[in-house]
Amino acid sequence: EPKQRGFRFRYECEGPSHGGLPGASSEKNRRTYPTVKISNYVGHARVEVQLVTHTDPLASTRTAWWAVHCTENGTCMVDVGPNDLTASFSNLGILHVTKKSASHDRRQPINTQHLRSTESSILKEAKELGKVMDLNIVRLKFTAYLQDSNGGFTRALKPVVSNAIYDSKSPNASNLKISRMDKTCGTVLGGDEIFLLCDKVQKDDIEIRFYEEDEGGWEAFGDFSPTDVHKQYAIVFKTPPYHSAEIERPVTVFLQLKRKKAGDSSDPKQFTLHPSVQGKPRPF
Amino acid sequence: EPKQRGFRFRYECEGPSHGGLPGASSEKNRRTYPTVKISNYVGHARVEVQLVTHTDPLASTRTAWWAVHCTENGTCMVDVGPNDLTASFSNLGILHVTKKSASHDRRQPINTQHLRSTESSILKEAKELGKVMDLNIVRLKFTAYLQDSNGGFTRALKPVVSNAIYDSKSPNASNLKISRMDKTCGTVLGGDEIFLLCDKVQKDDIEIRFYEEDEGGWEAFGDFSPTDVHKQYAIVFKTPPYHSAEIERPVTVFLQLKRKKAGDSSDPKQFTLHPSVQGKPRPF
DNA sequence: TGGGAATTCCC
DNA sequence: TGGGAATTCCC
Repeated sequence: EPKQRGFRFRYECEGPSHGGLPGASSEKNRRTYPTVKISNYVGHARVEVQLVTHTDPLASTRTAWWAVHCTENGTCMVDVGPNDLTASFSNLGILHVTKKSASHDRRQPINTQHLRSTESSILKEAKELGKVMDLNIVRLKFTAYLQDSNGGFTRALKPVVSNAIYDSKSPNASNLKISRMDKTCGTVLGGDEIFLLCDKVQKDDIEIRFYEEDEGGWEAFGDFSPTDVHKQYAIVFKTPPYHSAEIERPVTVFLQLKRKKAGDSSDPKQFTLHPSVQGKPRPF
Repeated sequence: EPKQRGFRFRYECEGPSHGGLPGASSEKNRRTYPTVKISNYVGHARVEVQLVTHTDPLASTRTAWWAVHCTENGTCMVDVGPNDLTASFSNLGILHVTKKSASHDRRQPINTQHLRSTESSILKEAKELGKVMDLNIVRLKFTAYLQDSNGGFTRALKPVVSNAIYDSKSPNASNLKISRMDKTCGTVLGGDEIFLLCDKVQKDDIEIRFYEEDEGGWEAFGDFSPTDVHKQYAIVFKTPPYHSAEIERPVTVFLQLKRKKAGDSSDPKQFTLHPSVQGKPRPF
């Protein structure tokens, strides 16, 4: 299986060689790659990989929004066998075809006279397709061909489809990250205003989660509205109150950015809560 | 003359009717428009307007990066006279042609077979042209034609070229704006760290200017490096010291964003400097 | 109109 | 590779 998040689709203009799609269990020091194995068979076989849409895996890549870049000449297959029937794809890239050229691809025999007149309708069509399809999610489709008696790889097995792969550059699947905060402490009562700088977020699909790992898993959320999200890159919010106002010593908790829909989150930052002293509620 | 800044070029996909290019002296309540007057002549005349490049005004719009949108049918001329020879253009729009279609335009008789093979070279060419030309600055070129004895407007006068017009959506000409700061006061000694949220800036061409309008024009600049500019939309900086550390009462000064190159600046925000109390340097 | 964000590109 | 920003589009 391929890793679902953290891999970035590329545009043609960005050139090749940005590293291959890692496997689901890939680590920094020990990389793995998407792999399939043919079971219950001994002999030579050929495994081919194609990109398919997220929602309609069986429909194959009718519209070629993306292109898999395996080898120099574009062939995306691996021969395996006769004993080890495991095919590992170590150099899979996913190419982002721009919306404009994508619509061109779909109508090969188009002549220049018509280019201008049909341009707007083509673009419209591309837009609608884009809405339905979500260009930022794909799956891999592996098809294995067994060797026939003539030595040709003609006996196709039933294809298998991978889990979904999200473009890490897509606004709803990019890595969440807190870069900087103007304060890293506040009072146990909450209500402290914090300026937080972060990587790109979507103002309607983001929350700031405060939590404690031990003690039964307290969590609470920073208080802000979508208008407090500044240009996708900063959030001004108020801290939530801690579960108990009666603490004697400062308590350290964590906060992280979290997507409401996908549920993924950023690395946490520490935040220190100070006891509230009567009559002197902000004692830094 | 047209207004140099604050007008936004439009893409075709954005549709027409986004308001006409204002004149240099245009105000909110009393709009003016680019206007030319033919001197020392009485009679009918026709004035035509064209877009030309910033750097090479005489070369006309060879490459049609922009298109002036005057009337429904695209004609950009006004007839004047016989007494008032002032031509005012109240509905001039500037259309941003995308780089891709711009390069297509330049080679009308291209056939589809060649599309793919020439695509990359065309794009490369467009890129180079873009670098040289700066697509975000244009001028207007007015040409007046006097009526000849047959009633035709054939007698062209020497064209006049307007001052440069900057696309307000271009990163180096957009409106500067301070949205929010986490503090609006600090000490007279400076060194207070401020988080400032702003509209898009370029990290190498921005400074934060503190100033006082009276008292001989004190000014000083916020202390930060390009890496303190977060994703073009936030700046973390330290306040500069005031010209005098000996103040008895709080002093209110102003700060504004300012482009180093173009020199334009944002609306100012107030900032209050508090006296420094010995042994207690941050007395809020 | 301008605010806002997605898409695409550059190094 | 990912960081960063320009360009383009949407409402």
